Amino acid sequence: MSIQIFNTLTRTKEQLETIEPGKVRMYVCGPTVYNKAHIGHAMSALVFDVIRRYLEYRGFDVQFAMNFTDVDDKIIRRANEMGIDPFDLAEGYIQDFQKNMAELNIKPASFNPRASKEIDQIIAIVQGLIDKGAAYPLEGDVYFRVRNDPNYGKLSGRNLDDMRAGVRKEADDRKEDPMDFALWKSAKPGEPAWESPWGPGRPGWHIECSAMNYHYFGDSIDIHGGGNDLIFPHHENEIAQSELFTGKPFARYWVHNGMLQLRGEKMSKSLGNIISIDEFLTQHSADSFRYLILNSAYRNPIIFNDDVLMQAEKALDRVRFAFNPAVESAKGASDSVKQTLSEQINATRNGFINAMDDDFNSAGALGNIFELIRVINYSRDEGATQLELQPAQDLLMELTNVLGLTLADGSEKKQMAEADPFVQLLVDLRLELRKQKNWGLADQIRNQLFEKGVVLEDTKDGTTWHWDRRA
RNA sequence: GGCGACGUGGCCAAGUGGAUAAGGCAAGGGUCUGCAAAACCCUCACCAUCGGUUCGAAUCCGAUCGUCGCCUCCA
Repeated sequence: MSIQIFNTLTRTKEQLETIEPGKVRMYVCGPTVYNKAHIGHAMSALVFDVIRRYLEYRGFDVQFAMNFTDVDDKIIRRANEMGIDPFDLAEGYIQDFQKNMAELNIKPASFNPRASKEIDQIIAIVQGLIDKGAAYPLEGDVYFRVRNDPNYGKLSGRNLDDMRAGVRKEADDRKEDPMDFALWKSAKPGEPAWESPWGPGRPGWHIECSAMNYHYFGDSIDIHGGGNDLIFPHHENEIAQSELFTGKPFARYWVHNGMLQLRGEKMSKSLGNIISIDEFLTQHSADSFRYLILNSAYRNPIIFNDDVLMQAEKALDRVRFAFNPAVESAKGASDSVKQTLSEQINATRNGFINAMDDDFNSAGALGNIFELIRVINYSRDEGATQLELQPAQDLLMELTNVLGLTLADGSEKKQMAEADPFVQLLVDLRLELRKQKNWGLADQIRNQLFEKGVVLEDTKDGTTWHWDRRA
């Protein structure tokens, strides 16, 4: 039994063998904080949260780093437009982002390095690359010399000559090769800048990730993650910089999530089809988004629309229902039912692990969970006692926890809480009417509560009710 | 133009060579219920098309059609 993980570098599933047994060093590219985080960021964060949680479940000590790019052209431009300090702008969005992550039940990273705090490290690496002939200063900038790197293109499967066709002709002619990318950018007046051997400036985008990795993890890490839109050029460049600097392999496994599809296309600012995490959460639960991610393969694009979100909410209702206790009149299940239950517990535990071991096949894992749910509900109907149900529900709790589902009732319940005693009053009153077989009035109460978003369910042991916005 | 991914039932989506193609949502029938709701039981797929490899293919190969991503900042 071992974990298989798809490595973009080799385009195959490989057995996970970490540098240090039992320990995983994992780095995921975080956001550039110049705006509110959107649900595409959320997808990426959720994918790697699930991977991290599962690795921990399997006994690994996971050292998890996610950076913030807090020095960047876009941040500077936006701050100038707003007339505020770029670092204040960045700080605000970092706070926002971390609030969003908490709302989505994403575990905090072990480290959240920031580009602006790694300048010494960045300068040291840039200088090291210059010393090795891998980079060259040019009028206050420093560029990476792609032609010097025989391995350039190994992650994205491109070669420099193929790419040249796509390069814009009006590109900067000062560079030795159009594909050479900036490690250090000279500052214009009024821009944030740090002193460097090449004059005042700031780091390029790619170098910061190399520097932060080196700072926190040393020469090599186990897993490097990010969206598949980062494969080229960002991750390609990270590899080039880090490996030429250290002379060692940078990351063992490159893991990339697919893009969120909104109306059949990628969400992006130029298309104007952005949904922020804040906006999403005013309409839907965090669990529903997580379910969407879990119910598909992380490497594929995910379809996002109201339909699939509704389906997710309904599916989650089913999961929550399975935690309902045994009925009060339960007399104990038959031997065959008890056997079915105990067999399903084993089957689900094994099935879950087999699925997740296979490149984090969370959709397969969910399938196993729903089979357990079916058997739990069946056993309850067949008269299983709480004692008999408990082990199965414990496993259900354990596995949904690994996937990071909170199974909370949703925020509407909290908002409605103050109305709860009055609802209960009506429910109790209706129970009396039902005892008197006054069906007309009883139904009237049920229907009118339904219109107010309260769903009643009569059972042998009384009436239960819950808020349901969709009602 | 170059590189890559994908196309499984009404919808979402596992499965990537072998016996009946997971699971969820929706739908239809039934049990239960005063009636509902929920739950439970039952039903519902020749895996884009065509050709090839194989004893055997959704799964491998080729072609065609379609969708998407990257090649510029992007999770």
